[in-house]
Amino acid sequence: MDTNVTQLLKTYELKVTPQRMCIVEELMKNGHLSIDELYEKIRERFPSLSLATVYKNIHAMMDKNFIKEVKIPNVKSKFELTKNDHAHIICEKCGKVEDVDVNSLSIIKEVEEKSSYKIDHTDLIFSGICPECLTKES
Amino acid sequence: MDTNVTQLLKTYELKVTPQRMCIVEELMKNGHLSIDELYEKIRERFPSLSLATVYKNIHAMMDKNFIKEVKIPNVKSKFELTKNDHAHIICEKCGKVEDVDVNSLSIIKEVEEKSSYKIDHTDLIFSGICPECLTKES
DNA sequence: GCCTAATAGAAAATAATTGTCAATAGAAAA
DNA sequence: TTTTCTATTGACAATTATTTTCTATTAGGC
Ligand SMILES: [Mn+2]
Ligand SMILES: [Mn+2]
Ligand SMILES: [Zn+2]
Ligand SMILES: [Zn+2]
Repeated sequence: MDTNVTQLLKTYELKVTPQRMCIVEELMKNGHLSIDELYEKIRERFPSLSLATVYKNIHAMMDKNFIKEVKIPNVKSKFELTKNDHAHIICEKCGKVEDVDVNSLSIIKEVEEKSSYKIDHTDLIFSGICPECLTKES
Repeated sequence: MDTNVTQLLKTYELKVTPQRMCIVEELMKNGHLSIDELYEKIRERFPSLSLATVYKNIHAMMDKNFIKEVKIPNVKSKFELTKNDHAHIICEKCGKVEDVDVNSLSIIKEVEEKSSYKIDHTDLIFSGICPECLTKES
């Protein structure tokens, strides 16, 4: 999995550094992380890492389309490794963020018809209560 | 329309000040504005207004659910007067932001089934090219 | 009109992000 | 391997964005 990360970075034309490998590994492990969460996670394993380096790498990786920003109501943006188009669900209780595959073809079509725009991208965020939090309350 | 704004603010339990009326009028006129756009617009009519006042009012109005933040990929958040649930379309060429009414019942249902979450809110952003920009290029 | 709590504005404080620069470390070439 | 060259790192400064503090003013109720 070490070589895995190395190869991944190379595929996206990103020089392989220990700092970057660390970032990728944390994103693989945790899915969606804010800058601060990412910074804290990495410092546990890599205490010398500087926050500026995190910012710089986040930008480099976004430029190469290797990672994506997810903007969520009320909280700081999260970042994730780029993968197949998908929507996000946020639990308003515990803050958990999850992926969900939805078929967005029909809603895109509806939007295109109503607006006359040519749509090429969607950002769909659903907020609610996750199954765990649902059972806990009630 | 002056009394209109006054009444609106009172409805949302917000003390009526000239600064607030100005904010509301600009939002009514322009639809979706970032903090900076709002600040600039208002200064034309109300040069003494301070940026901190804009921030404070934006927060007060969000707390009362009178306005809403719209988070859009790549650009600073916009704010709008709260209205019926609706989605947003962004033109990637000219940056225009428009409302669009979509029927989200079926996609919400799909998400709930796939995730077991209880969804109570959606933020749907569609990005593409607006009809005006479409004709200009090609 | 008078009273009181809320709000405005100026400025300082804090938080978030970006830029600078010398030292270092990838990675490609020799 | 060793050399070379450029990109990256980390410390720190500089910006930019947002929030707080404080005092004077004002809206809205009595
Ligand atoms: Mn995701
Ligand atoms: Mn809108
Ligand atoms: Zn939860
Ligand atoms: Zn356009």
